[in-house]
Amino acid sequence: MSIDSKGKTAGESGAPGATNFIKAIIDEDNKTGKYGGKVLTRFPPEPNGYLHIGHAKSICLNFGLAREYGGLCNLRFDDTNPSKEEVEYVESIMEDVRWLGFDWQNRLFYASDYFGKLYEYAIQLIKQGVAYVDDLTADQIREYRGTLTAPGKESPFRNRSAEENLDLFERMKAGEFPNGARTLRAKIDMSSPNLNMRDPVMYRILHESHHRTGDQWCIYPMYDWAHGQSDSIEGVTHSICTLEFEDHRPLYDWFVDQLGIHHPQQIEFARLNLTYTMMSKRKLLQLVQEGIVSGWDDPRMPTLSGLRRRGFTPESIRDFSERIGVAKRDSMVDYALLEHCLREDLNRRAGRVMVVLRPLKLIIDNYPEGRVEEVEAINNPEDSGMGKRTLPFSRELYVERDDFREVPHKKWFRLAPGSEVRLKHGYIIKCNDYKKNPDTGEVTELHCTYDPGTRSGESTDGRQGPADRKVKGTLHWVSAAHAAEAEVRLYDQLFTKEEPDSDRDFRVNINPRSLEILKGCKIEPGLKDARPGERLQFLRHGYFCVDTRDSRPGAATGSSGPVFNRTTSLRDTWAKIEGK
RNA sequence: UGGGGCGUCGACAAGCGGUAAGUCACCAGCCUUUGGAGCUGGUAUUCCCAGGUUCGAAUCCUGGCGCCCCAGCCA
Repeated sequence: MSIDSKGKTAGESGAPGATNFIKAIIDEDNKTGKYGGKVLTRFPPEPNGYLHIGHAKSICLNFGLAREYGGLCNLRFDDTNPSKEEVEYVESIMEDVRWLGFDWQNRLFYASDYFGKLYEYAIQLIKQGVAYVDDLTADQIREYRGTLTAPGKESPFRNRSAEENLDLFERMKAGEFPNGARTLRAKIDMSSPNLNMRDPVMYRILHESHHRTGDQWCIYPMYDWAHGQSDSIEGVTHSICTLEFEDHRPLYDWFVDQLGIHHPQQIEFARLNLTYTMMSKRKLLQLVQEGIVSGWDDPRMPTLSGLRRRGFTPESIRDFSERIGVAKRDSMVDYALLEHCLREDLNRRAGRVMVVLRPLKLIIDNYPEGRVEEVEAINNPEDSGMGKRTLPFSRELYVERDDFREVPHKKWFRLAPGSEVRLKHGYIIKCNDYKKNPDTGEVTELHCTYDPGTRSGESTDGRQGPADRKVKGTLHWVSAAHAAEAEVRLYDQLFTKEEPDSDRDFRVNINPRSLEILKGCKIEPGLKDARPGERLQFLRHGYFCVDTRDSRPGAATGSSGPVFNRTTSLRDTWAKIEGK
């Protein structure tokens, strides 16, 4: 069933329980016994780049379907093009799939595992008279293919004898010919309205070493020739791919039918598009190569490694995949939905902590000098099991610079001359005075008095006491003498436009403020030892995680300390009010 | 002027001839020692358009219109 705790959508109503068209197809197949009730899917990435959130949809779909129907899902690398593929990518892909929470157990495969079998199959088709070696150049093949509206014409080499084809094909494999000299093609129909059926190329000559098979081969199968047969060899029942392969299905079917082997069913669905996000692997590579981002795992990247470093949880991504559904129509999902799934998950699991991003000194004039109190702070109001911690409270504190206004808005209920606020977990204070730098006009210091009877949690006997006095605003703070410092990286959308890729050059849509680096942020004392990867909520700010690459927890003062990445901000109702 | 798909709220998405689910976003209110979270309510008289069939159509038929994909020895 659903992998998260709230998989309430899966098959809860109606007899077959289908909630998307693919499940409906599987239900029907199970009913008719098409595959004997078996469900075997596969996730078939090409190792030529890092996985992104769009792949996550496919991974969740394929592994999720297998799980739901008591079937299995294979991981198979579609490594048929040695000129683009690298081991770095296969390793990152495995790490990402595992991180997302899926397990292919002992079913890790590569299309290259089947190069030998595919070669035998090709010989079979040559013998059947439905495949031939063609001497046409790439340009000629293109010319002969015809156009969308005009039929193609047959290659002069199309009717070679099986013997001659066998001989030539054998010599192609033996390396007798240079790259591009010949191809093996399927003999189908040069006048088919479906261009994929106009004698598609099955093998091309590529004198290049492959990341797994080395120099064993110099002919490599094309996608169409490799994919369906690989599915068939593995016994895949439902071969799920994206919409652009719809036109390839007749060819997929043709190959397995000609071969007379197990016939998986190809099903196409719409790939994910997300607002403010670019999903093209090629362009993502460009961002990395041009140094626009710091790497594939830059926290602004939509790659799984980027999202992971940004602080996303695999649970939230799975939940998102579940909620967006699966259909055939092109769509554009609001980034806000992904963010919602993230916040919902983080809200219940991230420990609360107080961090002042842009510090402003606050002095409580009537608080005894040198005195330090320990106040108790709950770690997560959503989960009392997460316990409590104590925080030092003293006369001099830091509060957020943005929490003070010299001239407040009518609905402002934070600090301003004469206003009263509660210091979270501490006392109610009143702002009496403030100091400014006469030259710059910058506020440098706030002077307040506190009400000693209002300490948080003081009136636990159930009766209303002074500690229960209500004020409208509650602020986070950190004791000046006890605070540690940290670097905080505020990330925002990488692009300013919902469809960054809709312009000729996506670079014009890059958000110049996608990253703001804050140094000298004041963190509560316990935070200097935060573990890399740890996720926290900075009270009133948002969700942050300790950077796994640059953070130096517990580092001595003076050197680089902890580094936090903002995963996402909290919903900011005040910003809306102020904006009106 | 070829072929393959797709058109239901701002965004996703159910619906499969019986009279428009749900989610996000948005709006309003309640609650709150995070202007967070939570809670309550509101938001498509209508399903791309036009005809037709039917007691009844988002669902069936016909004809339009719009959008996406396909002419790599990429996947």
